[in-house]
Amino acid sequence: MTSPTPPEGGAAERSRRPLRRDDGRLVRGRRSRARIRAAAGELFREVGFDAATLRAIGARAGMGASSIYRHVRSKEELLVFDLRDRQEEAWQRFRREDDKRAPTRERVRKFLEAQHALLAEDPDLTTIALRATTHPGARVARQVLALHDRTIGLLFEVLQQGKMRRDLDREVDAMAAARAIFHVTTSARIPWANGLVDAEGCRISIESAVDVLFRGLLAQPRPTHNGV
Amino acid sequence: MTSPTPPEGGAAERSRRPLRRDDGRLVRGRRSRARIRAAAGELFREVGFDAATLRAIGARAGMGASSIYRHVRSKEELLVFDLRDRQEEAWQRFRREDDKRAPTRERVRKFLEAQHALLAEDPDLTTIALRATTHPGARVARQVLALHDRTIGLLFEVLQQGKMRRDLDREVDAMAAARAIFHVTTSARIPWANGLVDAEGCRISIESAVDVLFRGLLAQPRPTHNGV
DNA sequence: TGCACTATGCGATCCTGTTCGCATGACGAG
DNA sequence: CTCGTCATGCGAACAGGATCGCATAGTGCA
Repeated sequence: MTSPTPPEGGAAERSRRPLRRDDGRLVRGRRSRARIRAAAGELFREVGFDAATLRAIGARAGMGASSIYRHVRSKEELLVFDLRDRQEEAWQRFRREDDKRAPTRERVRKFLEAQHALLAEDPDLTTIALRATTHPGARVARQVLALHDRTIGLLFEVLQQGKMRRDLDREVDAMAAARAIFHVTTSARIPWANGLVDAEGCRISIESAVDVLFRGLLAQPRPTHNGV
Repeated sequence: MTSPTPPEGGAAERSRRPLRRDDGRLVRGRRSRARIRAAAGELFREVGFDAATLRAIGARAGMGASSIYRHVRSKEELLVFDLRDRQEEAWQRFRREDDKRAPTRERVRKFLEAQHALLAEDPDLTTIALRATTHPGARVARQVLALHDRTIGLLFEVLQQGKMRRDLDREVDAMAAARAIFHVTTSARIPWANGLVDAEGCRISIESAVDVLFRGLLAQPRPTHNGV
């Protein structure tokens, strides 16, 4: 049922191109995988990530807890799947609605809004994704970092186009700027995930930080550029 | 032996001012606490945070694993103690060596260097501190976030002084800028902690991001400030 | 039909952070 | 001396993520 194009990163499934023809078992496996992901998603939303026991997820998916590991390498991966899907969706929506001729600041704002809408739905997405990056060597960490890279890449693209169009200062390091913007959004979400500020406060915090950044990015007549 | 001024946040110790005079037991308790922290520190450095079992820490400290919880509220707290101590030290060193008349960019650079030297010693410090913030509601999370706030406050102070002295543009939002700088440093350390870049690469990444930021902070003759 | 192969599932088990109830022993009050 | 109080310590137990060895059952091949 899922779109056939992406390899759909199941654990065993991705390991090797199927040497034998599509097995009846493989069909069952795909169905199980879908049930697991559905059950996990429901439970995560109902009781939160930490309170959702693997045994409970398994029960809802109609199987034992240990069987889940036939399809998933860790509990966190279950949420990262979700995150990846939503992220993909947010990117595509941005690309659809993006007006390449709009001012760069405006394009970035739109992108961050999409990003914010994505993550503000569920603090767990932020929390667990971040937590995943604190387990170096784990597969999940790499998956999340890959998402980071793609986000930075997208921002870089926007900034680079801004430079081409003389919308941004030509002296500016677009990659550093893209990273800075991304880092700000990531880290600014931490207080929100901890309930210290609400979603709107978080958004504003990000916006004002990006404002500060853009003060230095926008092309303007300036005498020199790197004065101490 | 530790300086008497800070309340030395042991779990039970801090809970209430001792109603009865200093007990022999309290002395024993303090000694145990010291042994635990020492043992934990050693083991963390030897095998890393995750591989250091509480049972192993307890054994090295000469007590059972469960007894540790008389002095500490969670394993993570053991490392946050460390972090807090080192952080305090780094702040003090910065304050000692800081020349308030130096250019603001330079002062910030010095501060970030101290900060980097502090954290580059041990990836676990970054990793676990970050992980702690992904457990909302946990005591450790609040402790780490308090450290964040103090760091941001210090940066704010430096930037504010820069504004006063006309070193920085008066229109700039110093708090937003301080937050932005801090967020960049925090988040930029994630790829390093995951082994994707080395310590030097991480430092450079931070520096260039801050460079971009300062392009907009430095006071310069500019026509308007909030052009689209 | 029999055999090798392998994806899926299961229950038992492991590991480790954390909690619980109880024991010990130092202290002050009566 | 005795009793209540309380900080400390202990071992058992719990919880939940992860691993292991075994069973089941499709599939292709001879």
